[in-house]
Amino acid sequence: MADRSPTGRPQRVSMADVARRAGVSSQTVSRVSNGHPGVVDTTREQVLAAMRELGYRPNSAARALRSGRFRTIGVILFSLSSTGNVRTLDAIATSAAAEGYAITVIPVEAPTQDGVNGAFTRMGELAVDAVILLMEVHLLDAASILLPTDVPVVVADSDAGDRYPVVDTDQAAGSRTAVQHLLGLGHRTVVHLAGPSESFAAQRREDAWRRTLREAGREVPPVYRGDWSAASGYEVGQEIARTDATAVFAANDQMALGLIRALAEAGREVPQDVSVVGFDDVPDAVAFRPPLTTVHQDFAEVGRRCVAGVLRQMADHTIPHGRTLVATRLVERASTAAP
Amino acid sequence: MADRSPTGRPQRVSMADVARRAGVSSQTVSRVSNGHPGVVDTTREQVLAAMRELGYRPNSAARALRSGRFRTIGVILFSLSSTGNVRTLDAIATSAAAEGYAITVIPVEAPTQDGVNGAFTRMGELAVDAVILLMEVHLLDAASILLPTDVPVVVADSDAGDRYPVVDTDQAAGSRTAVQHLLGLGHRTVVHLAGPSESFAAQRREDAWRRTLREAGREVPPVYRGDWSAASGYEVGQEIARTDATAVFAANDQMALGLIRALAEAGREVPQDVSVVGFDDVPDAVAFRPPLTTVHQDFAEVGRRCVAGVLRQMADHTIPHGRTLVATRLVERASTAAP
DNA sequence: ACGCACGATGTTGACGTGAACATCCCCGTG
DNA sequence: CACGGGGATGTTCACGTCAACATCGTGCGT
Repeated sequence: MADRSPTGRPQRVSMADVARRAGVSSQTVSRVSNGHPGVVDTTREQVLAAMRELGYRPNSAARALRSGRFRTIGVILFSLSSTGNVRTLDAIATSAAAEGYAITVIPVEAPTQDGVNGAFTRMGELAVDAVILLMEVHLLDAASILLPTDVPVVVADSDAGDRYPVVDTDQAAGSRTAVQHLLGLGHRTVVHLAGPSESFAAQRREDAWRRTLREAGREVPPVYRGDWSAASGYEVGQEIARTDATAVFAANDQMALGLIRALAEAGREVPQDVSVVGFDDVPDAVAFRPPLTTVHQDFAEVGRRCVAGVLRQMADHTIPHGRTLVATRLVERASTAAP
Repeated sequence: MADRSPTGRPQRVSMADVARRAGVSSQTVSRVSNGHPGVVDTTREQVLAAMRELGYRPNSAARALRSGRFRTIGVILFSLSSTGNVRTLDAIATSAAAEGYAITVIPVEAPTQDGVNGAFTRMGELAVDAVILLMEVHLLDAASILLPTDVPVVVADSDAGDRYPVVDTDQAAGSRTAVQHLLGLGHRTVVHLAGPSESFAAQRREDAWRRTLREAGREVPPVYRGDWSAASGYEVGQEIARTDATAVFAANDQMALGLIRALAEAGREVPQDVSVVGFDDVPDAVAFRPPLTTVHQDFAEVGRRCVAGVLRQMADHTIPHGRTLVATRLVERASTAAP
């Protein structure tokens, strides 16, 4: 049985308590607490000792009230079930922690107008100094009227027009590399297994695929479309397996996983009969059967730049515009070969 | 170009501003803001109008300072790269949002003592009313001295002794079901591809596997061990492929993925030659080749109970002890068959 | 030896909110 | 018609911190 304060509500130790114990004024405690200079070593020691004895922890509410800063960044996102979002979030949290900022996560349950509005309303009441948005453009558009106007914003993985700065993976360059890799192996053309049409990332990948084929003077086959999930990749893959496609560029690794299974079940082996390239480079991609050739996204860099973006806005009180693109690179494994 | 306040630092609207505009006292604004009764409709309307015109948003720092509550729950976890953690976090965030609580994520960079201490120190200064821990037991043990004593804590997915209440998936029952399923199909015994030995979940799954075999009077083969990753599953799977094992229980789905590839490459097809059961039921499991039979974890329920647990502690000022187990269920797909 | 300057510490007040208490006014009742 | 009661609204104050200013004392220069 734990021996904790049995009274239930423990009243917190304040600066005044520490000051009394140490025999100094609370201002001196404040100075010690914030590492200000101008406190004699012996005094500082007394104060630190009193803090330790009393278990003093600064009250962040009072601090925030006084300073107007919470040292917290809010992240609004649709769901934590998408790999990309999670990895970006992870990177954001790590970068923010390095800067002494905490991350508050606001999940938007449903990708509906109401859901987004709800999240923004909650965010408005929230204790955050800045907001990072991980979501699709059209919902942002409709909801942006509710974005608090006095809070820096950075948008990741979407298109904010010129309203907010955007940090994004270079979807176009990544897709181009993937398609060119397949063409370079000798494939006549490349089929695309696209993501959902509401997704901005999916659109950009699809556009780049089409443009690359056109520029190479190749035939542009009809688009197949999934919803990012491996299950949808499998389903759509069954259709693709019935065509004479020899190379497929899947808009993400999960769909590539489902696609490969569909192809295998139809007797078309990867990469002997069909080459497949994915996008994301999820950690498991190396363990797929066969190990997946895919476009690696640098989520850590995206996260770093998002955090740097809002911090800069906080420091400058300016609103930078424009798009920051983070480079990708093709990771060649065993799912591609000459036709 | 956005037309936002060009002065840089925008001074926020306070209750006093709204009160002046509406021609009432700030206390009346407070009452309207908090939905208190005893405000006449016409007055309420005036206040709401003034709030709208001025774009008033309550200052959460002042609110928190006054009320002593942040309406925020902190979640400490090692990394967002583990599927289980992320899904639990997602569930926690959703449940918390439903209760009007926000989630602050504190990632612990390295699973070292310093890393953990850093997180706790930061957490101590953080604006949270409660803490949910998603981490392994031994690190918690070493670090717990730094846990603020006046904050409710719930531990998920670990073992807190009797110090804190624990919410966990019923690892033992899930593993037992998996092993029994394989034995029921006629396999003589079951090989276990365990998780890392530091992991509490991995230990429990391994223990249950061993106990189930013993109880059934079967031979207990040596344990193979991975680190949760698909890559490690592949590596260890190559060893397993050289044995005469006919049934493998993998401690998670990702390792099962790697294992299946290793078996296939060694010419041993799943499920014809070897049956494989996973643990987690990740969304992709249905798209594995073959679709994976696995133990489904109810992360949503774990998240709900974690949140309910800390909220109850906040309400009661009591520290409940003991372990809450969340049931699992076996999802039979195509990776298991009679030997 | 005197005074001044500067370094160490103390005092005061304000940040925005909301509980507790005070006041005011209207209406009903004796 | 006076008075009491109760509902609506206003006033005061404290929450914990920290910046700005005030004060105190010591040491150094002349």
